[in-house]
Amino acid sequence: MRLRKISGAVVRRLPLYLRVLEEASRDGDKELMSSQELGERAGVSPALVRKDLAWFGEFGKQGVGYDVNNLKMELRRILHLDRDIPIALVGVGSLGHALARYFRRRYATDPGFQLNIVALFDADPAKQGEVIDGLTVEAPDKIREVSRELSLRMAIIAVPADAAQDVVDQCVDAGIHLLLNFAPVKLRVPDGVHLVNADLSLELQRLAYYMRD
Amino acid sequence: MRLRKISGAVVRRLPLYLRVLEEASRDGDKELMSSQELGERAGVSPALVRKDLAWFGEFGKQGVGYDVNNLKMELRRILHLDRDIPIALVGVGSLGHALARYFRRRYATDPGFQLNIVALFDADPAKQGEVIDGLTVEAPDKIREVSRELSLRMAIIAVPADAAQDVVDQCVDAGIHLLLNFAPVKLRVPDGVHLVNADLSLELQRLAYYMRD
DNA sequence: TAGATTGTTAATCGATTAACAATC
DNA sequence: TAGATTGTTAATCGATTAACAATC
Repeated sequence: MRLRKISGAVVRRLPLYLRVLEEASRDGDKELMSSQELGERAGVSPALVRKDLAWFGEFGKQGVGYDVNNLKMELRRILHLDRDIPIALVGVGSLGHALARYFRRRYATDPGFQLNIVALFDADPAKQGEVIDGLTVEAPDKIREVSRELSLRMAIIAVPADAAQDVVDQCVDAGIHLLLNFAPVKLRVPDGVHLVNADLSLELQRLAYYMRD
Repeated sequence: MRLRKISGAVVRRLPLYLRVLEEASRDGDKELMSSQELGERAGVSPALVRKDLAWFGEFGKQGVGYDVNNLKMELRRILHLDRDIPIALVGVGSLGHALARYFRRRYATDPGFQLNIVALFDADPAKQGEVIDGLTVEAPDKIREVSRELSLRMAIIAVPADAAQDVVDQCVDAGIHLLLNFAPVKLRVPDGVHLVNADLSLELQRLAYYMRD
């Protein structure tokens, strides 16, 4: 099922669909949903919803639609969200600290939330040993060791720009191949490592283009 | 110059080019840069660099390349980054608080950084009156008034999901038409209002798709 | 001048939409 | 059965790349 490679555009929409289904499921809206409605709620055309899902199997019933609960489970499986995902967070400055608190709170309170930050790292010796929300901040040279212990494969990078490439290299070295980067810098990663940039300044700058005078 | 409408894909790359030029300019690398090098540093093909820039004018010299300083200024102008942009931040929870500190520090220390958070809002009465980095947290019903005083046109939304739509409506009502949203929810905005989503959970979920077993 | 690189047009590639037979 | 909606193919649309004349 992972034979043909799926385009990034398709993958980007899957979590959107999943969210719509989670909401419908939680609110008990209905047990069935058409591509029409799923599309409306996700901000995507019905045809595209059907085409996206068809890459992974035949989940719907003609004349009926999709079973909300079933499709939710399928999407969770496809996205590997059918079990918890342990995550490392590197860089516990104000942004990293806030991200740690935000995601850990969400994990603790939202039963359908599988993203679990389980390790914190920071190069600042003054921060090492500090306990944040039950987690002790470690030195970055412990990444490899901790990564092995906890089977880490995903990390959030929230360090300053000039430290980011080193941290990424260490993560990759430790077998972590899924990276969400907040540092405002272009990072190089080897094949097989997936890097997503969450560069907030860049987003604001592109918004500025549309400014009315 | 803003007659033909430029695609979002093009606009998204402009801040990337700008960053490369700022770095080259700061490091004094060189005064001229070819589309080849600019592309390499930005992670884009040379042909695309030239095509993107050509939408806005003829900035290069055949056989020579682009003048780093000149192109930097042009891009700043195009992106409306040739002057400071005052920004409101709504929602001073842990994430909003961190964002405020991060951007305000960056504005204060980085001379080429034009994004200036100048107003904070939060619905929690316990937070109102609190001073963060020199800014007093106000009630959201002050958005319109403060917006007029400070000529705000851009806002960062860092409130809980269930409050986000209301806040956005208030912002739009106050003439703010550029929005960066962190709440994990699909928001509706009228025509002419530009909304960029920075949904961090969604990004992590899509990364999870690529997880190796 | 000779070499290099732009700006631009044509070709290619990929993603989205439209349409409809299959079928629940 | 009749009505509805899927899964899929063909048509369209848009974005990227290749190529090259213009020219610094």
